[in-house]
Amino acid sequence: MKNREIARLLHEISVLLEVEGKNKFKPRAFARAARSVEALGEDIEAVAARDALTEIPGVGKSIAEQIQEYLATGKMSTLEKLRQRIPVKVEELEAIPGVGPKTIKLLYESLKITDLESLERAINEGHLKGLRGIGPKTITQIAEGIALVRGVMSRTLLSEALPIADAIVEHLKSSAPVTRIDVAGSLRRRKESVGDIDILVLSERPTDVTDAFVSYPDVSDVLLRGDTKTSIRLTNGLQVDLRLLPIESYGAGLQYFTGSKDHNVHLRTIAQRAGMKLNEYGLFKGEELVAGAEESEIYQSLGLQFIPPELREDQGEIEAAKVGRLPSLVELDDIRGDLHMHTDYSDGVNTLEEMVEAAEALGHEYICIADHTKSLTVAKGMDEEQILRRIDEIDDLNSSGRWHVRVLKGAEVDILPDGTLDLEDDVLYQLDVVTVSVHSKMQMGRATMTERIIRAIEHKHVHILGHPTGRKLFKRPAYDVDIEAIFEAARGSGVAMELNAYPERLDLGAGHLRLAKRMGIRIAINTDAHRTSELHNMRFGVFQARRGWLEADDIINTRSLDELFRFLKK
DNA sequence: GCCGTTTTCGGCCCGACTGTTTTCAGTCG
Repeated sequence: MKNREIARLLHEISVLLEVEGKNKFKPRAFARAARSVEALGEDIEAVAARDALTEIPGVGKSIAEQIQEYLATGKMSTLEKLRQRIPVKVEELEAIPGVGPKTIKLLYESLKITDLESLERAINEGHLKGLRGIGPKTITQIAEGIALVRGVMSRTLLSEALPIADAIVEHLKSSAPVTRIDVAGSLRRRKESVGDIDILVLSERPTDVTDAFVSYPDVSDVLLRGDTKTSIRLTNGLQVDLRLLPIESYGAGLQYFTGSKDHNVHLRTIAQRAGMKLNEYGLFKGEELVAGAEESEIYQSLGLQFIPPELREDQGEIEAAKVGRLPSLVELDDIRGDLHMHTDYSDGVNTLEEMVEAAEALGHEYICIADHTKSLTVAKGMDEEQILRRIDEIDDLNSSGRWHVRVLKGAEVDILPDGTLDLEDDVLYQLDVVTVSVHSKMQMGRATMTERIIRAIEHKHVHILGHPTGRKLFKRPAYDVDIEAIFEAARGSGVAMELNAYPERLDLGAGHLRLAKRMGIRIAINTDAHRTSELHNMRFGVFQARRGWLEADDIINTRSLDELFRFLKK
């Protein structure tokens, strides 16, 4: 998907326009479009193909043309021209905390600074001294910021950030009087990765909370400290913001700091049109506070259904809330089983019995053991003989009466490069659940890869396509594949798409899930656990499902075992 | 450049914090 790179380029245009300083609002328009493309999820090439780019919020005729030009030629002429006029490495300089377009403009125009290197040189040679608006503190801040940028600051996986946030919340609760405390920001929206952590607190003794916050054991730096806002950096580089809120504004603050930015801007315009004003202190009619203490009151007072945080991306949720059409999102409690996990028969760590015991402790009604097949030698894939032996073991285990959880017989069958399956049909037919996945030759071209996967899912005994795009966050892009064509084929043959809950996969993404839902495709949320502890990752799958607007009905492992078997019979 | 229950022009979210300022600009979220 080219969404992220297009978002980056649009953002660069926005900054360069601001550096140029001609029109105040044009940069904002590009910035908005950039965020919107990034939040899109659906492959932007697919959107372009059906001529629907201007349906993306913030994308009009002109920006749509830029995107189309880029998809056709790999270039955006607006950006090329801007770069010629202002040859500044925006992305590098902007990453320095405290440096924005105005500073970039100043540095470029007065000192011809274009990148980290020339900036560092200028600092060392003392050239920044005496620049208007740049004092000694700013120079120090920039110097430290350069080191920080070089230290590869990036986003943190949700699965890493969530426990850190929980630990800080526990620390604050145990060391200061706290009436209410919430984690807000993209973490509350359950984005697959987050840039920082936002914690909101209501307390009768706010100074004590701030003291406790800055003395959290893992703090490396206190970035700023004020009466209502304090920021720290942890030793791992992650930034955490603490906001102290007054009781009458707590809900408004929670709403505001949960975001997303575009969701909030949209809400504010709705408030404006209704003759009101919305900010982090509340919803106001003139001086009068209409709503503020509870988040739900804000939405109610604007004539909207309550919008779950996972949907707050300004991707149609506000329009849906206006007419009472928000989905009733799936919850972790709706999940009755897990259809994809490994044991020590292939590359898992734990034994069959250990996995069953752990699944039973989680309250699952059924699980499916889906070890790899023989061509995946690095994962000790099983051949037909081993699978048959495994089938007998599971039959024995189910009839032993030792467990309540029903164990289904399955395999994660490799899709070979030509689209055939890595297991003989007569063995395949003895399995309850057949998941097929690509694990090799991931670089093949779009058309070939699409055909390969379609051929596999059209096999009449296949039930689920595992990790459909193959992406790994921060590590590996998705296979180049026509996902819509695959969904089409899946609908035709009654195959479900997996939502792989592994925190660095979360494959499918939110946009693809929405597309699948619109097309009537069923989803299986599976952990792909390789050890007992990973069975807990189901929650990350559910978070992602919610971001994809999924309801319990869209998901096959929310069903009773009988209903599940009906689906599996096709 | 985008957008529309104020619709094809004329607006465009809003406040905290910091540093460098004698009253405010820039950044951030």
